[in-house]
Amino acid sequence: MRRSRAFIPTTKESPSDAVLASHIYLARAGFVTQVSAGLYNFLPLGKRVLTKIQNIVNEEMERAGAQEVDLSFVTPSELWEESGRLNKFGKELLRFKDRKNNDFVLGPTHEEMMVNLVKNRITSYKQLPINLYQIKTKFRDEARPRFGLMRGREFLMKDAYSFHATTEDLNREFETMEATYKRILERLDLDFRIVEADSGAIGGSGSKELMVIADSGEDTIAVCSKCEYGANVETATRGIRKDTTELKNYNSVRSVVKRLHFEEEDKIVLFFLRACDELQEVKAVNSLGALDISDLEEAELEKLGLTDESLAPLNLENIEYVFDRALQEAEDLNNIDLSTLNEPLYYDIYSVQEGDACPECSAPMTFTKGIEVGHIFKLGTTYSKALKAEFLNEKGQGTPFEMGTYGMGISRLVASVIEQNHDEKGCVWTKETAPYMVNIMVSNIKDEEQMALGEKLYTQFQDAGVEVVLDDRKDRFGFKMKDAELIGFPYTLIIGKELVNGNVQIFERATCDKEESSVETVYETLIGKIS
RNA sequence: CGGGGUGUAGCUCAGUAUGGUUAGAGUACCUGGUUUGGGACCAGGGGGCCGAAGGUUCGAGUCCUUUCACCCCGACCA
Repeated sequence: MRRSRAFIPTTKESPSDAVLASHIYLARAGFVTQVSAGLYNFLPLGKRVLTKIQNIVNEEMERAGAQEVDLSFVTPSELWEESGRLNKFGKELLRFKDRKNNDFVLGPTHEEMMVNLVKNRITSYKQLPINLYQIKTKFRDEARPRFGLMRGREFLMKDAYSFHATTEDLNREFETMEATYKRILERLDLDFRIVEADSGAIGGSGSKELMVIADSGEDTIAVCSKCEYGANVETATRGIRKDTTELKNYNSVRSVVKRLHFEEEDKIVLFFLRACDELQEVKAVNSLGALDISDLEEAELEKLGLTDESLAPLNLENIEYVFDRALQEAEDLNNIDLSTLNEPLYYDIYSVQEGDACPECSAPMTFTKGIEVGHIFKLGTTYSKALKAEFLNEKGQGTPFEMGTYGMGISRLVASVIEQNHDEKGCVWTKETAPYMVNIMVSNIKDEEQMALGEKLYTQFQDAGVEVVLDDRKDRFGFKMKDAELIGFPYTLIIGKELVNGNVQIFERATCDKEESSVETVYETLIGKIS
């Protein structure tokens, strides 16, 4: 591409609403522009990066035996009614009517559509397993879109759905997908962790998130300092505490009162934990299978006599009691006797704290922030049952599909790469994500020798299949360098004042080092660096 | 959805407390010239429904009412 012809509108100043590095630099360097809250245009550079990531995903999915499809973006509401998610999804689901007054939604995820596609087409266990995926624009009408591409309303996501005859086979595919995701993120050169996660409202059993490590991440994850263990704090567990004597309030109990919301009703619940622990709200919600959790009003607390900090009484009416599992084995709890209760409910409801022992190897765990770029989980038969999608097993019996689902945020990955790879000058693209690998910068285009060499090398690289830009603009050296640094080409070949001595320079973006090279050898040298 | 903030040139922002020439700067853009190793300089030029609607006034970017959009904190987020 000739820079003089390229549509790459770079700016010196960043848009006033950009906060994250990825948002600032992607906007300043002309990769994306904002259209409206959570909506972005991808310009030529941004589109190239998107395509690169898509290609990697496609290659790895193909390798894992998955097949690509492309389902319609606009989906009829009936399917969502059948699965019961029309109400569950709430306002995030954008609904509208067509001219014939039929109800439709814009797909925020495609479980319903994918099940519907397979239903009555895959009819025998002999046709299983199968893994279908697409890379497709999704729309979720987020209450508060933010962080540029990180939390947009419209975004590009790869979503895969696998169908199996048995849970054993689902487990096998789940592992294959985990390995596939690992390969993808490794190829993208990202620092990441695969962590245990909450399954959320979609339902299902096993669930893992792929977290790109970054301070700007919206999730907090607990990771082991020694082994591979990592988990979202929403679900993280810990090993046995050794130095309990050091823990303040280890042998006393505290209570936390919350309101749990269920589909039909609300319940007031008292949660009991060791006084040194905090309640983990997601675990609390899951303990009784609720939909949501909230605090009580002051007046309500007063009415129940739960205003002071002391332990709540154990005999209130119309209130559920849930105890943390750690209390089950507790011997001495400062004379509080829980054995008077009949059949107390014990669940894992504590929140892991920094420094707690890893459940796998007992080494201390640390907290870090992560960007959720992927989420894989085992759905089981939740959707196949709801949508009556069945196949015939060996005995000729109708059986709902065992399903798995595997999502990966493509546009979010673009932003993640920059969150991890940038400096105060701009973007630093990795080899697999760079929109162009080499930028040939002619310092002074009026210098015929410089320009001739630029043209020659440009053709040479193009012929070799290298993605190359020729900066042939009538601008000064400093301006063009700043521009190249902002965009983040991995290598800029500088043809300038050293040419009279037969030399050019190779500027490496990641290190900002300039390396002298002779005109004769520079092509070979650069080819060596990029391959 | 609760709390706060901002809408003026492509972009970043002055101007609004106290209404009054033709609405400004920087940057970007166009023309000519100079310059050519770190976002150059000189001269000239184009570009605005001052978010929208209504009102007060002789007169509104500025005051009043309504409304829309965007951003931040929180709630929410398969």
